[in-house]
Amino acid sequence: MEKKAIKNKVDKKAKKALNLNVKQDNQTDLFCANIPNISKGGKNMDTNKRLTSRAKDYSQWYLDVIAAADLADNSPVRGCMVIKPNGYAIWEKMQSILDAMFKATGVENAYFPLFIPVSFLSREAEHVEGFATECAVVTHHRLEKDSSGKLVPTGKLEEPLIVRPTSETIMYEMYAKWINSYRDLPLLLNQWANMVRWEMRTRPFLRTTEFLWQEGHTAHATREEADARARQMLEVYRVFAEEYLAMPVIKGQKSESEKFAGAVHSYTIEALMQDGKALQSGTSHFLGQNFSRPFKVKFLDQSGEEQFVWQTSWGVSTRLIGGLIMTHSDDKGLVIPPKLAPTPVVIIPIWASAEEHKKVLPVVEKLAGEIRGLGYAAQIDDRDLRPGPKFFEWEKKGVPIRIEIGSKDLVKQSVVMVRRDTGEKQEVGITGAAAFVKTLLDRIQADLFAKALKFRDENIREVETYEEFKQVLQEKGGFLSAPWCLNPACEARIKEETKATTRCIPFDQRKETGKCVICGGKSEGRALFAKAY
RNA sequence: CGGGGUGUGGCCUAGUUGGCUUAGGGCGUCUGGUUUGGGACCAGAAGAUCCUGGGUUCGAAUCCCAGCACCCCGACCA
Repeated sequence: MEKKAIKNKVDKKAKKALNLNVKQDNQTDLFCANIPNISKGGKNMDTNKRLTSRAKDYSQWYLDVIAAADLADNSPVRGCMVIKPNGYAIWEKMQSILDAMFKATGVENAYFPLFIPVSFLSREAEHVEGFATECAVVTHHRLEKDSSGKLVPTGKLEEPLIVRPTSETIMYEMYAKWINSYRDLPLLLNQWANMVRWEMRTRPFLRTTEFLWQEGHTAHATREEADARARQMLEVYRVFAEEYLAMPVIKGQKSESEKFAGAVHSYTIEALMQDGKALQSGTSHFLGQNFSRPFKVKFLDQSGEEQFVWQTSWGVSTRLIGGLIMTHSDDKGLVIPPKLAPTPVVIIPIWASAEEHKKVLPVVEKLAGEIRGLGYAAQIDDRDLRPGPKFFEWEKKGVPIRIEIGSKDLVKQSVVMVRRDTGEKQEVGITGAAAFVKTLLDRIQADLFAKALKFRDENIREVETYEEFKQVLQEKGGFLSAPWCLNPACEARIKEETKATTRCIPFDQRKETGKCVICGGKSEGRALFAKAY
C-alpha cells in the first residue's frame, strides 16, 4: 500500500514536470520575439489572445477560431453546443440564401414532428440499420419524485418514440395520405429543423449530437424526373458552396458503402479543408421506390394505373459553418466570405480627444450611411477602447473589411481600408470610399474562392498503384484520384489500412479504363479518396 | 462498448509525506480613472459545494472505498 502511494506520487511529479516542459515550449512557440518580461509586475502576455497556429495543432486551431470569433460555446449537455449570436447570424445568412434558391426551383417549406414512432424507422431495412445505433429514444412522458426526492421517469409509452435522426419515415407516412393522383405530383417540400444523432465523438459544427439543417423531400411520377431532381438540388448546393461560401466542391456519386441508408444513389459535394482532409458538405439522394413501397406512397397515373412514387431527399447542415471556417480562416482567426458575412464592413473611428471624436464621428456616420445605402450592413465601432484591441477583435471575428477614420484622414480627405483576408492596407479617397467598398468586397469574394480552388486543385493527386497511394496519402494528404473497380472489398481494405475512404466518384472525369489501385481488376474510371471529417 | 488518463472560480494552475488554507497565483471578466493610428497603465471588485457520496481522524482538497463526469485512442458518423 505504501509502495503504491509512493509510486503514485512519483508518477504525478513526473507528469507535472512533463506538463511544465510542454507549457514552456508552447510559450516560446507562441510568442517568438517581443515577449514582455514575465517576472515584472503583472505584465504577463495574455495567452488567450493568440490562437494556436494551424501548423502546430490543427484541431486546436479550429476550436480556437470558434472561441475567438465567439461563434459557439460548449453546453452542459454532452455533445451538444450552444450556437452564439455571431455563429447563428452566419447560419441565418445561409438559411436565407438557400431558402430562396430552393423556392426558385418550386420547393415549399413545411414542418414535421420531432418525434417518430420507432416502428416507422424499421420499415426500410437499410434505413433502420443505418440509424438504429445512434437514436435518442423517448420511452416515458412524465417525471415523478421517488422516495429520496429524485425525479424519475414514469408513464411508460406504449410505443417508444425516437428523436428524428432524419425525417424520411415520418414525412412519407404523411405523403402517403396526401398523394393520390398524378396531379398531386411532384410534391416538393423542405423543412428547416434540428436533428439528433447520438454520435460518439463530436466537434462543434462538424459533428454534434444535435444539429440544425434543412432536408428536402420530393416525390415524382417517374424515375427520370426524381433522379433529375436529386441532381438539380446537388447543383444548387454546388452553386451555394462555390458562389457564396467561396468553397470549391467536387460533385460526384457516393459508393455503395458510403451512400445514404435507404438510397438507390447518393450524390455529394466534397470539399477539401486546409489540413488536407475532406468534408462532405451536402448530399442529395435518389431514393427510388425504396420508401414509397413500404410507406405505400402511391398514385393513379393518367391511364388509371396504380404506381409507387419515385423520391428524393437532400440536405445541408450547420456543418457548412465548419467548412467555411476550415476553408478560409487563418492563424489570426475567422475569415468570412463577404456574401456570408453578417457584418461585411466595420468602421473604427480614431480619436485622441473629445474634440477630435466630435469631428471624426459625423464623417464615420456619413460613410456608414453611404455603405448601407449600397446594401451592406456596415457597423460602427465607437466603443471607448483603444484602436488596437478593436482591430484584433474584428480580425478574429472575420469581418472582411475594416475602415479606420481618424483626424489624419480628415486632413487628407481619405480613409484607411484593410482587407481581412490579405491584411492589405490602402488609403481611399473619402468621396469614392463607399463605391470602393463594393468593389473590394466583390474582389475579396472572388479572391477567396480562387485561393481555395488553387489549394484544392494542388491537392488532388492521381495515383496508379497502392504503394503510391499510401505514400502520397501519408506525405501530402488531400484528395487521391485512383482507378477503382467499384468492388466494396477494395474500398474496405483501403479504409482499414489507411483510414482513407472513397469520397465520391466524380461526375466530371475523363473516360479511361485502368487497373484498380488495390486488386488490379478492371476499372472504368477514378474515384476520389481522402481522409475525411 | 473495449484500452488509457484526468477531476481545485470561465480558463491555466499552486497546494496532495493530513494542521501554517479564512484554498494561493496568473489569465480572462466587471467598475472607476488615465489613455486612444495594432493586444496599454493604475486602482478596486466579483467569482470555488476543492466532481459526488460514504468512511478513517481531534482535524481531509490531501488518506481509504464506491459512484459519477469529462478527455484521449479504437468502432460509428452530415
